[in-house]
Amino acid sequence: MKQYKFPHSQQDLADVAQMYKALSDETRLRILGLLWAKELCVCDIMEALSLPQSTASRHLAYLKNSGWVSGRRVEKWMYYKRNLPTTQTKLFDEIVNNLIAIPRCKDDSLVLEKHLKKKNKQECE
Amino acid sequence: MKQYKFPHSQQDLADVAQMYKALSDETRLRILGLLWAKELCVCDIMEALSLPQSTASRHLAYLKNSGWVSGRRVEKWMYYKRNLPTTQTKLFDEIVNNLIAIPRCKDDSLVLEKHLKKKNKQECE
DNA sequence: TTTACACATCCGCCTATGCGGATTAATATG
DNA sequence: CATATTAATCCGCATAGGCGGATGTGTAAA
Repeated sequence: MKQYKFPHSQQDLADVAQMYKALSDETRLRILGLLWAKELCVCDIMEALSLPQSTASRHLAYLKNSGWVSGRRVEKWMYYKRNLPTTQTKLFDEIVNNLIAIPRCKDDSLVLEKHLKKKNKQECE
Repeated sequence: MKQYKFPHSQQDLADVAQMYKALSDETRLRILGLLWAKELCVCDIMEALSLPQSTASRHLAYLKNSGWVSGRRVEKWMYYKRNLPTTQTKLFDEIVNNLIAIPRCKDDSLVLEKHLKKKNKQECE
């Protein structure tokens, strides 16, 4: 996949096309919707969206290469979070506002919260 | 290609993904950039962007099916123009503002203007 | 009705990319 | 070092979609 420079500098046409391509897949949109609220590890995303591990991982790699998110390792876990653009901020705000208003994404967030609560409870036991 | 409902009503996730997919190709972005300023026929777009006829026509069909543009026949010519969204207008404004600020698209507009002037002159002779 | 023009569509070809199971790699833990 | 956990990558497969020349279609003029 061709690398794309996330808007930290002036974009050319290929960068813009690549940015939209990252948004052209339903699963990636759902992942972005979740990551916009908080940093998550791969297994949380798998659970919340009922995705096979390889699918979750693949799309996260795509989003990372597209500049949308970045990941950091914490012991065994990879935590991903959204990147903040330094230019075209209004465009990105609009894209994200539109995204998180989609019913499917709202549902996903609810499932995620339920999952996170259950996980915490288990860890307490 | 799967049809997409342009934002005249509430969108679901598949519609949004499809909308971004239409924006994920450089040639389509360039065509959209030209059509945002004025209604054009296929041959103008071919000339301005130096595209083979089948390529121009194919991308215009894609944009039409995606709801971004609409076309009308005037005698032998097909004129295409942008569609106006009735919802998510801020998002669309930002997308287009970002698009027409891209250097490549500005260049395209200049080439188009030159072409249109020459065409008029020829028609006068 | 023939011809010319503008455009849409078809065609074969090729690359990108989606999928999810299987494998590999990295990191604890015993 | 063996094992478990977590995630990345590999694999074969299938579909989407890009390209541009060739062909078909609609319209107008001769």
